[in-house]
Amino acid sequence: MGRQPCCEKIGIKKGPWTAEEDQKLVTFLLSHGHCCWRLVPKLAGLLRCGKSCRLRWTNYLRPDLKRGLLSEEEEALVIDLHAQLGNRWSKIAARLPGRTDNEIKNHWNTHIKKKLKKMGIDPVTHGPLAPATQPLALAQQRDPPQVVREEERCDDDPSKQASSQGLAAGADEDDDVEETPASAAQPHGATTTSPASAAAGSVSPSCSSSASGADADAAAWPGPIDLFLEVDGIMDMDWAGILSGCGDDDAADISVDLFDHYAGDGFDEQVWM
DNA sequence: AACATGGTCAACCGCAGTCGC
DNA sequence: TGCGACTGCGGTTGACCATGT
Repeated sequence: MGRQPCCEKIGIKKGPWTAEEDQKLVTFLLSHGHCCWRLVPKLAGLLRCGKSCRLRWTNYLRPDLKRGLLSEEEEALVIDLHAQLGNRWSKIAARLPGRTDNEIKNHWNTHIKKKLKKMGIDPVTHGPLAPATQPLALAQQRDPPQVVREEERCDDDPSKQASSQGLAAGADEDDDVEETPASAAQPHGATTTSPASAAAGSVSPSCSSSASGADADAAAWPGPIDLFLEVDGIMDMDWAGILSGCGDDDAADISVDLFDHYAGDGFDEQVWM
């Protein structure tokens, strides 16, 4: 069935977001939450498609995001989780509070892959590289590859185990799984030096109905953001009221200074702008 | 100083999954 | 039950920046 485009392409702006757009979006989402992303740009007065707004929010504007490079611990956790989950970046991100799937994916492709190759580890299989390309000394130094772990974890849906990318598959129970020791050992917000993390460092105010992994993680992960946001309130706002007045251009009436929310709670407007 | 090359990361695209009618 | 709408995810692209020549 031919799908309709996610938004009318005409008049939709693409490319980098401006500070003004960011502020409009954050202001809107913090004061009204999102009921359906398609309406968000309209109500927020943005010439973007809902998808773009969602991406911008989840990858960049969410108050709980950490900024900056992944710490050693986070990196190690990513490698470990990748060995278990493969390229399921959203699942991996769910175990790394304050990190987005996009961020982790980028970091994997640009840093970790290289690092692993240098160490003689195949970033795809997490086993030793093929002899032709493997630096012998490094390979000998290396602990046994995490393939063992993958085998241990092959107790779930076998259909998942043959990932099209030949990745370590078979660990798809993660949605319900208890906090792993690895993630439990990860002190949220404790590993970054980013100034933003001081202000962020916790629960996402986003709580889409389907509770993304990150959100689910956040839900079980109370943090200081509770102090500056009534987290649930964000998404529990009176959408009916908003929508009833949703005569297209009502967004202009939204005039909440989002930074007022954060005054005194360590939130630094400069970090955002 | 100017240009070329490589690295990084934000953003886009298209598919898959889920939900409601 | 099937169809359409919507969201979320992963792969990919392209602009920008840093470094090397």
